[in-house]
Amino acid sequence: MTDLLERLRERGWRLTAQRRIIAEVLSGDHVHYTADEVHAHAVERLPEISRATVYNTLGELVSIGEVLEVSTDGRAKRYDPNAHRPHQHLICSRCGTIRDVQPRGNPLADLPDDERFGFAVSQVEVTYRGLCPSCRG
Amino acid sequence: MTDLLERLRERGWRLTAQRRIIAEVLSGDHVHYTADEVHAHAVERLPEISRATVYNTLGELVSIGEVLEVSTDGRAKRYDPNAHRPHQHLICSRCGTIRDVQPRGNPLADLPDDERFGFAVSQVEVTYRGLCPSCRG
DNA sequence: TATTGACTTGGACATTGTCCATTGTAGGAT
DNA sequence: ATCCTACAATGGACAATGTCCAAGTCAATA
Ligand SMILES: [Mn+2]
Ligand SMILES: [Mn+2]
Ligand SMILES: [Zn+2]
Ligand SMILES: [Zn+2]
Repeated sequence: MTDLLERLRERGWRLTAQRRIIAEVLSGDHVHYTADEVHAHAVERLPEISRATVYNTLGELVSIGEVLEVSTDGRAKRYDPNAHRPHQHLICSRCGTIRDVQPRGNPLADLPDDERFGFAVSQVEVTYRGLCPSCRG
Repeated sequence: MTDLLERLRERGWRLTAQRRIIAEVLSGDHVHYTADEVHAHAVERLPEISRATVYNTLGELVSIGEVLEVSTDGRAKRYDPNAHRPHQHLICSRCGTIRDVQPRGNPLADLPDDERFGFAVSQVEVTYRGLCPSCRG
């Protein structure tokens, strides 16, 4: 995304070849790569890019809110470029495919006060699971 | 819990000292230990119990549905003995405390058909996050 | 109390992620 | 156009979590 690179420049980031490639790998809809998947794709266009740079850059993108970190399965974390439109995830239990989805209503509102244990609840993540069209055969 | 051990015996499990201790560590409400935390508690009562046995036993308990595996943060998985009453989780963003909670309604029903992408959706996990009473000071 | 197949053990190995000393370079200054 | 330098990239050691296996041990049955 050129707009992502533009926002990074405005934040004072140096636009290195590595950062351009990582931004490019992260563009598109329903993209939820692990760090090593991002690295594998990046290496195709910039063979000498290191794992450390991919981890560093993803961590920085997460910390400024341009990318979301998604922990779906206790395995590797996944990185989600769709950080500006709140959404939830639908995951195939068999092949692992992940889709962005938009449930109706506000999930936060479904937790009654007497179930909040005095917490100041500010955020909610919803993960739907099931079989995708190709996996139910 | 004695009833857990009873159910395991009915399934033909050998009731070893290791399994008794692990079942004991996993008893109580709002218990969500990592495998290594289970091991640390178990070692207090049975110093020679091995990590491998704890991992094996937890994995078996999960596969028969007596314990739930919860991936809260992309770090270590947590093991939840409250497997017979469906519930969701409320987690403190600061100290990590986890409480079992019961949202109202059926979260599955909030995903419209046109947001299901042809999936056969069968399960939903909801994680609420916020600050617990001691952490908002 | 002897038998035996299920269980446990320790340690090697795998995956995912972090850290750091060194080397390289983007972008402003001249 | 070239130089400077603070910021970024690199490779490899290390850490945390989890898996696997060959060998030894023991719970339950008879
Ligand atoms: Mn997403
Ligand atoms: Mn729970
Ligand atoms: Zn699938
Ligand atoms: Zn707290």
